[in-house]
Order: sequence, then C-alpha cells, then structure tokens
Amino acid sequence: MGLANVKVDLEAIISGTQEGKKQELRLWLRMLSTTKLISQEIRRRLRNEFGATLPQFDLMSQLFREPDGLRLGELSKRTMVTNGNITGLVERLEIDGLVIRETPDGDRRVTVARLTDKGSTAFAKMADAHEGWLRDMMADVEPAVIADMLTDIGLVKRSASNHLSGDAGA
Amino acid sequence: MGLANVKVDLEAIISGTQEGKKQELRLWLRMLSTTKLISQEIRRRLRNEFGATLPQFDLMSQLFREPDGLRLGELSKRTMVTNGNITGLVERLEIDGLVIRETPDGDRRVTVARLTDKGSTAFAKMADAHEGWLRDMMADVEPAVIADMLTDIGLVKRSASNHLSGDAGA
DNA sequence: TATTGTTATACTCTATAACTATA
DNA sequence: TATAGTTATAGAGTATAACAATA
Repeated sequence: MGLANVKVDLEAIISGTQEGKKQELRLWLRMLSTTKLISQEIRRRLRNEFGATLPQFDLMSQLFREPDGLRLGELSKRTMVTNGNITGLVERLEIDGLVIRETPDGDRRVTVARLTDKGSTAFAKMADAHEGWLRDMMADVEPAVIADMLTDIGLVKRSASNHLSGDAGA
Repeated sequence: MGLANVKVDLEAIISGTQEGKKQELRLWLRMLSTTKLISQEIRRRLRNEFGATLPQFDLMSQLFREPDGLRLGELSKRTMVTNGNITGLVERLEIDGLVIRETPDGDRRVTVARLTDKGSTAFAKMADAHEGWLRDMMADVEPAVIADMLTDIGLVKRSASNHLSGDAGA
C-alpha cells in the first residue's frame, strides 16, 4: 500500500523547461535501449519457433486487420518499409503460402496482398505467442522495471513507500 | 498550473493484477512502435550525415566511455552483438580509422579496441547531433506525446486540467 | 505525365558453427 | 580443456535508383 498515486511531475516536460528537455531525452534513450533488448528477444523467438522475422510479423499483422487485403503502397506506408522492399517481403511470404497477391479489375497497376487461410491461422498463433512472450519478459523484470524506469528518468518522484526492491508484498 | 503532480496508478502494475498486466502489455507495444519510428529516423540521419550505422554508433558510445578501451568480449556483451559479428563491426570502424585494435602483453588471446583521436572527435560530434535530433523529434510531437502516451496506457489518470490539446500555455 | 509496382545493386546486420591461437 | 577472437556461410533487412506497365 502506499504505492498507488505516486506523484509524477509532468509540468517540467509540458512547460518545456530545460529540466523537462533533459527528462525527455533520458526517457527516449531509456526506451530505445529497453526496446532493443525486448525486440531482440522477440526476433529470436519468432525465428526459432515460427521461422518468421519481425518485419514479416509486422506485415502480417497489418493484413490480419484487413480481411480484404491492402495495396502494396498502403502496406509500405503502414510498415514503414520502402516500396521496393515490400515486394521482396511479400514475395517470401507468398512462397510460404501465407500471403497471396492479386490484381483487381479496376486498375491493373494495383496489387493487393492479403493473408491466405493458412497465413491467417499462422498469424493468429504467432500473435498469441507474441503476447505471451511479452508477458514472460515482463514477469522477469517486473514489478521493478516500469516503476524504476519512470523513477530513473525522474518522471516519478520516489517516495519512502515507493522503494520496490525486496518486500513488495509486505 | 494543475499539470504538475498528475497522479499515477502504479499499484495495479506492481501488484500484478489482471488490469496491471494489460497496462504493461500496452506500454511495451506502444514503446515498441514509438521507438521503431524514432530509431528509423535516427538511422537515416546517422547514415546520411555521418555515414554511420546505429550498431556502429552504439559500439563507439561504449568505447567513448572507456578511454582505455574494451576487450571484444566485453564489447560484445554491452552491445548485445555476438562475438563473431563484433569482429566485422570493429573491422569496418578500424578501416575508417575510428577505432584501433591492440593485443596487451599479459594475455595474447585478448584484443582490446579503443577509439582513436579521430574516432573520439567523430563520436563527440555524432553524439551531439544525436541529442539534437532527439530534441527535434520530440519537439514535433511534444508536449502531447509523452503525457498522452502515459495517459493512453492508463498509467496517468487524465484530469480536467490535463487536457493537452490546444491551449497548453493558457 | 503521374502512379503503382518491380527489378537491380550494394552494403550492413544477424545468427550459427567451425576453426585458430593462446592459456 | 577452456577461453578469446576470427573466419565462413547464409539469409534478411535497408536504401537508392532505374525501369516497366498502366492510368
């Protein structure tokens, strides 16, 4: 108890003071290194357990939300992968039978990619595992990490009762 | 004015409730997509303005902190790059004259890498620019993003005075 | 002419495993 | 035998630019 409602000083950040700038910078740096760790592990598991890459997972997750599929240009925007590279990315997935490309009648320049049934099933499994992995990884570092992260960057003011190492349950 | 000390509910997270788990998950997902955007832009600028890559920048930042250099094994750990790949990474930097490899007398199996003067100067410039870029990127999205991010994931309880869109200065 | 994709190129990163030299 | 690096290999991602087909 006493852990709730830890005070956060957002004012420095929002008002754009020097101190606020420093805090922002540290927040992003912290986020970058933390997410590097996480995404490295996610990539490893995607590869080992599903033979997939993170960009492929990203792409499939976009298609999963769009049963009718997406034009490659739109896919490119959403995944932040250049047009030229979307082709190869989709191609590899098509070879595995996870994605199919079709040209609609209206405009023959257009290519629409969508998940096959196999792809849809595969992605559902991956997404499920993905969520579980995140939970696992959080369990390893939790409960200290999030609060520590916020404290570390000076966003959360550490209070006497906010000392997490040790008897969190007491 | 009312923006300070916004209340944060860490209790759900720390106590490990269902609700806390959900919040964590959303936090990581948000972080992953946010940092993807940022690191993509950072990578682009490092390449265009300095001809460097993010892994190279990471490696140099480790060496910058250690004037005496680091053994490759230690570099590998700190950068999370496998031993086999550290060799090539360091090699490319050595070709550019930014890093030098030396074998100490005590143990001839060991290789120590350290920044050259040129490398040190180059890194200082890069780090400076890097910090500026982060500030720039934050300026684009700021002040809403950080607070919004925290609010969005349910970490910060949005209050009446915490409505950021619009007249933040009033 | 503009748009939509594709192709071509070149480089870096990443992972894995076999290998060498030294201790 | 164990340790520190290196080499070898293969595959994917990334960026850029030239290109083809269609509108």
